[in-house]
Amino acid sequence: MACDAAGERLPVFLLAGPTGAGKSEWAAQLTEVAPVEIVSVDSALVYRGLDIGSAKPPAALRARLPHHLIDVCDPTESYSAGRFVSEALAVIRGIHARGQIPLLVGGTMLYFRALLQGLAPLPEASPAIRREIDERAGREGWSALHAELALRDPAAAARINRTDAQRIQRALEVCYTAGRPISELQLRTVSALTDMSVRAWALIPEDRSVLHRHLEKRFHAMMEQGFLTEVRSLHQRGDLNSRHSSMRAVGYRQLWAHLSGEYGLEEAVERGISATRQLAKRQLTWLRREKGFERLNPQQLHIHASWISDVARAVRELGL
RNA sequence: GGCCAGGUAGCUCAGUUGGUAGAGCAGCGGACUGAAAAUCCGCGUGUCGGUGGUUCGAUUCCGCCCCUGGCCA
Repeated sequence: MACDAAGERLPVFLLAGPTGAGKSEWAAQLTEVAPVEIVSVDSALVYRGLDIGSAKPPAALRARLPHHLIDVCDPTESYSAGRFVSEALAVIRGIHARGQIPLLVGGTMLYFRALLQGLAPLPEASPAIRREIDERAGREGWSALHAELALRDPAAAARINRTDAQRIQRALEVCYTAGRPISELQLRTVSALTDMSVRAWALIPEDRSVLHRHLEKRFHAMMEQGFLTEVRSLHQRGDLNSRHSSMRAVGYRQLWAHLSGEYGLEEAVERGISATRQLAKRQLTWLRREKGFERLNPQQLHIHASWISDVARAVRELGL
């Protein structure tokens, strides 16, 4: 299916990197020299109305260059890795059908991994069961639920920490809805891209302090562009709260807490900047270890130009 | 100028009745299967303001000096 008429495997390009590494700029410039369409791999850009604080590519650019999987979801909804994989595969098929190359760009490493290594056929989240588990946790504590998991799925319990409420909840949820342990279902994981030809690059800024200064400046620039106004209008909608995953996003969470009276604006900004640095750190931890990515340091100026020409050459060799 | 309070980790602070010190936050390392910008785990990074004295031993006690804040002039 993922072959062209001549039976060649169809190409897919991946560009990953921590927040603030310059992925979007690189991708946008590549579109000028190669027949690529951009697919966002980002768990925050999917939400409509999260624009400034998510560093979403501006509407003017998106009008000129198609960016897929941006603004596909209301902030009251909960997007998911599973939804990402199925939507991304549909988008990739469409791009191939137009004779173009999909360029998947983003920093949500779980989504990249889900695509590359595949997701096990697990049941989707069930809000009702999660509510039930939350209530039990409130009464009995998460370690009691971890103990229950140890009986139902010893393998999962062994690798999930007894304080990791989110994963205990998910593992129990799967036990209840699938009737089978999550650790067993996860053995049946298959890659979604096995029949495509994948090239993957990771932007890894080697000088952390330079990245940190950039992230701090960028946060202040977002504030000047009206980030607080953006969050205030989300706050005033009335149908969102701090438990929605969209409102747990970096920056949004802290400004939301400020608007709810938890702390002053200055503290919210400081906390937001720290949360941004911590996000970049987690993304880098993932990227340093993830297999299959060619690592590039975007802080070396010549790297960008040579990447552009490398990719352009690779595309020519594909004969597209 | 006088009196008082304080000076301990990057920040806010605790503590040692004298045996070279520890929390939170920040930072760093790691994990990661439908919430992942989420969630969780691990790690203390230090001339204890300076200098002299007492002492086997001073961050701790004493003197002097420096700095910060407050009150009085």
